[in-house]
Amino acid sequence: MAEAPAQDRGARSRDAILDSAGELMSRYGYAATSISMISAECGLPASSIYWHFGSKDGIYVAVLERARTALLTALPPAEVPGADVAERLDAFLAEVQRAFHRQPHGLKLLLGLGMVQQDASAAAVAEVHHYRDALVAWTRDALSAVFRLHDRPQVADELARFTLRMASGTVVARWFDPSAVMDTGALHVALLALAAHHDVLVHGTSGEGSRSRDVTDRE
Amino acid sequence: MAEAPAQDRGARSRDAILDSAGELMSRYGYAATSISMISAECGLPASSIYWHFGSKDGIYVAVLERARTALLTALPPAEVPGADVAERLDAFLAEVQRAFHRQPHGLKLLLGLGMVQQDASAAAVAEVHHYRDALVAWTRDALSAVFRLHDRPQVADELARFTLRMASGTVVARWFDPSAVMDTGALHVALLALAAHHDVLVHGTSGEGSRSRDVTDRE
DNA sequence: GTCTATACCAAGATAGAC
DNA sequence: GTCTATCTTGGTATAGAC
Repeated sequence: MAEAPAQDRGARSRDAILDSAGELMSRYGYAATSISMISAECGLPASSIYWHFGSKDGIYVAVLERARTALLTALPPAEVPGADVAERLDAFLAEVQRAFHRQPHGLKLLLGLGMVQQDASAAAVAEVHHYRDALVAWTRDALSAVFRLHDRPQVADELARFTLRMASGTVVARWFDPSAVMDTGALHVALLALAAHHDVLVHGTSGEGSRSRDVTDRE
Repeated sequence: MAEAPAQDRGARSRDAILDSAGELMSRYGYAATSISMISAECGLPASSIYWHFGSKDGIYVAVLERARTALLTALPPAEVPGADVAERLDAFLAEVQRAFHRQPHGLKLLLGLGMVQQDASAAAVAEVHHYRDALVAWTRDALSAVFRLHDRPQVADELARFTLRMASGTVVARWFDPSAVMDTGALHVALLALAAHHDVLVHGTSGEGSRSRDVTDRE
């Protein structure tokens, strides 16, 4: 077809705009990112940006949507391999850490833009919640598989909430100290203890302390 | 004296401006809060705001500074009462929760504005870090007292980091779901387990977690 | 210290040629 | 789909009377 290249160019421009916008918005936040900054970053004029997305809010929604699908396709398995709890928990935490490490803006976007909800459009608010809900669901399902919690949904919920708050807190810590990383070692210990506290069977390793099962303690 | 009332009026205006600015900035973020919004909220004209603070950045620094001193004077005791670890930990967590509950904007400010560091002035960045450092120090000292960690500073650091990330994560959770609160129960279990994991003596009490405390692992 | 009025500029957004 | 040029609004910030 003769029009394929044209469509291609448009699609690539669209991606370039989203790349620039995502980078800038995750860095400076939505309000502090201007169309001209995006234009300067990606090389296309402001009017092209408006042609693709219609409004600043439209860019915001598209950026979030792309970040969400990228994150979720990077987190395929809700079922976690491993014979016992400790092994599955390690696999889960490794997955979390890898996703965390490979999605530098995704989470900052969710956090930084989530704050702005109050003045954002309905579509933007919906997309933020969609993103958040997907993360919650994945975490709950994965932890449910790790600890075999199919009959204890409220426990799975608590563990997921705990894990996500830890992850959010780490994102926050990273903008004070960019070298901060997820402390999966501490999270491992904490999740085992929480599970044991709710009388979840954590067979195999000795009790919930499980010092034998160290992940990658950095020091 | 005849000038006292004038000084008073100025001081009260200054406070009113800071109240409005703090409220708006913790809600919408620094960039999305305009001088006219602050002016409308507190009733004083924009020029008065500039007379008091010189620039938008000046307001930002003053707001942060006031939030920091307010929070820190609300957290007086670095030493925590209690005969055993579980009791002191409960006292500590109660203190954290009370501070969390009574400082609705303080932490949101620190988080929301912390993100904006990249484009903020040097004074603003310094104030944000000052605030953050004060929080870290208080938490570390308090936990050090709870667990008697004077000779294990790196363990105190890890516990403090864990606690603060949990608190930050809860602040984030609150702007998705305003009814979210600090889960001090889970934090209690997790901190005890982390301390035990580092071979910190957590003698005998069964805390609130009945069965969470029976592992006095030896190395 | 507080007000009215205003300078100045960058923001978001659009028009219309190509 | 992309460009140049432009409109409008609202932003930060200041001048100067009171």
